[in-house]
Amino acid sequence: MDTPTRTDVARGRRAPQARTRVVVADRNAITRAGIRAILERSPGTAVVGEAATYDLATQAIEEHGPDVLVIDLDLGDDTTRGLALCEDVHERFPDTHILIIASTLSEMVLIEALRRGAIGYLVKDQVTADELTKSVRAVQEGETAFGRGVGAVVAKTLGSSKPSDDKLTERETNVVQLVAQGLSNQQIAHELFISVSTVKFHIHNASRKLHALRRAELVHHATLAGLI
Amino acid sequence: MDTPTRTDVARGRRAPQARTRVVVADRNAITRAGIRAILERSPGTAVVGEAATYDLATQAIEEHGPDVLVIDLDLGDDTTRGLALCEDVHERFPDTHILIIASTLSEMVLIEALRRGAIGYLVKDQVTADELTKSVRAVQEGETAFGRGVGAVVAKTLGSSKPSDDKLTERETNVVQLVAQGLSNQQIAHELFISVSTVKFHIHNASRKLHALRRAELVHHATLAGLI
DNA sequence: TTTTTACCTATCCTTATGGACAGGTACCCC
DNA sequence: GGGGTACCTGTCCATAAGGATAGGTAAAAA
Repeated sequence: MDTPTRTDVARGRRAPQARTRVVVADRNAITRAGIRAILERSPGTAVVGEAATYDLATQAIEEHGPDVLVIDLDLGDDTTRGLALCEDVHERFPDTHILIIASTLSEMVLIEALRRGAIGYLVKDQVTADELTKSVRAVQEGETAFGRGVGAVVAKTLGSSKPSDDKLTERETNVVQLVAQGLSNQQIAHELFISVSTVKFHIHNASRKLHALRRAELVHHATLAGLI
Repeated sequence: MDTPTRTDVARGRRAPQARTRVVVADRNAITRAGIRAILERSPGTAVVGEAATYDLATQAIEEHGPDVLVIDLDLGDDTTRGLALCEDVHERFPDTHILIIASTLSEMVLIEALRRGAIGYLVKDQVTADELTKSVRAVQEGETAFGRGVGAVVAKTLGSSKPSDDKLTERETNVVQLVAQGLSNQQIAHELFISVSTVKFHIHNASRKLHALRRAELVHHATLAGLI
């Protein structure tokens, strides 16, 4: 029957039957169902697509051209892909506003996501149903929406004029992962076929980027930031 | 009006209008809504109560005497309270079957929870709507329900006849927290007004309990176990 | 009262870690 | 071709960490 093209969908966006069309991307089926249940309490809001992976998310956005994309950037092994997706969506679908719904408040992810076009950031464990509804509404209108504690981080970072924390390189991430597993520098060197000096070098750089003074702190920060 | 006693509620449990009565306890409003939405797709299943804290959970159970308690044991700062709650519910409401829905697969929490009366354990990020529905049904019938990967851990631990991991003492937890912040043994000693030897002693014991060989691994395990 | 538990301290010794240098290659972009 | 980035390697040296051992106290439980 009618197979609407992307443009048709985009034009039909503000049709009376659904003023707000949302796509939800989260690897967790329960969370997706929860967001859908909460948002659809508001008449005029419809969750038109769900996705559990980056590929499915891209597909759903292309198919539905939603007003709002509610997304957890931790859909896969690689957080970078989530940020890339933000950028991509922001460029290709400028009318789709992005609301991040994260497990933790990671300054790096937050700042990077905002730079790539997201305009809202909520922390799962702290958000109420009401806040979620309001945030989606705000974001749909192009306004920002930050959960509790998030605003302060944004202000701090913007105030300090420091663009953001450095990201770890692939190799650094590998090394940090092994550090977290309790391997010694020697074991890591053996594992990655590099010298102990190189291992130290990567740990040193990763520590600087994550503001850690020793490996225990490094692991803690990396774990909280979802790098592991 | 009719203020049904607990016994009344328990007796009315298999009334035709709702064969399965569920209480959901999770600190996360989205997750609660999601579990409710998924479970209530099954006719005959009703979520009769929601709770975001241990106190509210206890209250909801006392009030509704549900068939199934679906609970994330991480409702507060103290994971021990969740385990205590399991034990308490299991003793006081033997007909209420407990299904754990955890963020991560923690062997310690899993085993301890099973020992205290829980009969199901699912991992949030890996569960599908269908599995959740089936698990609740199984648990309601008094059968066990384990998510992907969980069964293997259960088998392994039961096979090794090792009762379970030790819990960290208060002091050990303090020390590990400071370790995670990147403090050296000396700094920790100064912070806690104890000697460096004592700090090492506690770290040594905590490492043994958490099966960590070095402090980086210790921090990682402790972070994942929610001790920090 | 005896035992257990949590807690605290110490010494000796080996190995690991981290800082400061001082270099190298390969690749991509302007 | 120059500059940037990621990556790799080495040495020297001070300090931190961790294992093995061997004690101690105070309070709660058996």
